[in-house]
Amino acid sequence: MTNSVTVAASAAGVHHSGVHSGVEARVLDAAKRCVERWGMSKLTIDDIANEASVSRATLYRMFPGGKDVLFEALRVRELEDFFTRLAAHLEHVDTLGDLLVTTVVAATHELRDDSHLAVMLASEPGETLTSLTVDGLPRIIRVATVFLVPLVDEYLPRRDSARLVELLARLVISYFLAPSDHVDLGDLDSARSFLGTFVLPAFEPLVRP
Amino acid sequence: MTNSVTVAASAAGVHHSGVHSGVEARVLDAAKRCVERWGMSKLTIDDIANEASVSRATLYRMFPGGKDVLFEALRVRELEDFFTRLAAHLEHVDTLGDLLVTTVVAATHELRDDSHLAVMLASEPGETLTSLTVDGLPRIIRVATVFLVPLVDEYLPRRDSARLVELLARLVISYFLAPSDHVDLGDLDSARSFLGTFVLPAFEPLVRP
DNA sequence: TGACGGTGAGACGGAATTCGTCTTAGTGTC
DNA sequence: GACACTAAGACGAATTCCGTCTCACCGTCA
Repeated sequence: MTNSVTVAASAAGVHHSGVHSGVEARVLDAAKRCVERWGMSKLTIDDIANEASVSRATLYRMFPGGKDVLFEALRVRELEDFFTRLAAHLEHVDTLGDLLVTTVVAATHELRDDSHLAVMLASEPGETLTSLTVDGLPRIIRVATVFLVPLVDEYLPRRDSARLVELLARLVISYFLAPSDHVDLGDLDSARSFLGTFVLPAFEPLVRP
Repeated sequence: MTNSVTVAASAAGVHHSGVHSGVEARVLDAAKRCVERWGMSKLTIDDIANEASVSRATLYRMFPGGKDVLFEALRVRELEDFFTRLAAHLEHVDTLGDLLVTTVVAATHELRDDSHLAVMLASEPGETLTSLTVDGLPRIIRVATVFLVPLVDEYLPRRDSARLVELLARLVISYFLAPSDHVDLGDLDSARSFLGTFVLPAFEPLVRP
């Protein structure tokens, strides 16, 4: 396992030619269980291969680079799952304000209900926080942008949509990691009040007619 | 870590000359936490040393033989703690029947409330069961005998006390590991009925006047 | 003070594990 | 039969772990 500051490389190109018949998903699930059970430091490639009932060769063929790119792929998958679930909450909103509030509240609940994240924060705080802040935040914002900007585009010009989504992502993560005495972004009313005061006023004027 | 069928050696002589100032206890506690967190297979001597904030040298000086004798000492300590706590429940009994019932019920509760044991049974079933049955049972019975026979001696001749204590130990462990539909040795009435039917009759005739 | 026991830090060589690659053989599909 | 995919495991290199040893440090007690 490299100590490099993060691979960050394109584990986006993980999708293969063939019918990657769920083997990849099985490996990623196995990796998730393994890292929960043993933690990053104690985790070997063989552990994951055994847990997934897959040969080590297969694993290297699927994720050339070993643990680094495997967990990069896992993070990508988790992130996309996260926003897929999140987007499901955003079907029937019809104002910019509702969109913001629903997004923030649902995302906060997603985070709080994520038991894998909880285990990771407890057992590997350093690595996990890194992947939520300094190292991982850019990607989080990127994925959030891909998923959410189209929805915000209903109301705002593209440039402003991206700025807004980024702001929301940063706020949700910050208030999740360090809850405030004054705001609870998991609470509908509190979130509405907060966003109505500090966020909406800056963007409402830009809303398209 | 040896794969030998068990050291079983005298980790009884672990007590040292000096003031073993609680360092030993700190190491054992650390080992306990470590094996819960990472499991036996992933556990290194350095993990324990770090967790205990003790140098590896100290650890080897204290437990020459490494993990094997360290965990042997841990098992001994846990066992003695177990029976010390158990004996506290047996202060005010005044009949053989009460002694048996109280012992069995209290021991069963001790086992059920032992979260360390629960974690071990879940994460390392093989090793843990071994230490409760084939390999470890003789020692358990030995320690049980040391602690409990003096109490039973109030009522029975020494030879019979030892036989009774051994029987109780086997019963408690068996019913703990594989609960019965008919008997719950953690329940006062159930235990009283069970012991009164199957155990007491064999020993009551031997009670000293 | 100086001897002494207990400790932390870490160097050391050897053993064991893990890594990443590669080869081989097996399986199912077209 | 060609093809894609995989399990199994051999292999040497890299890394980790082990167990022992030395040395410096710090309290205690004579």
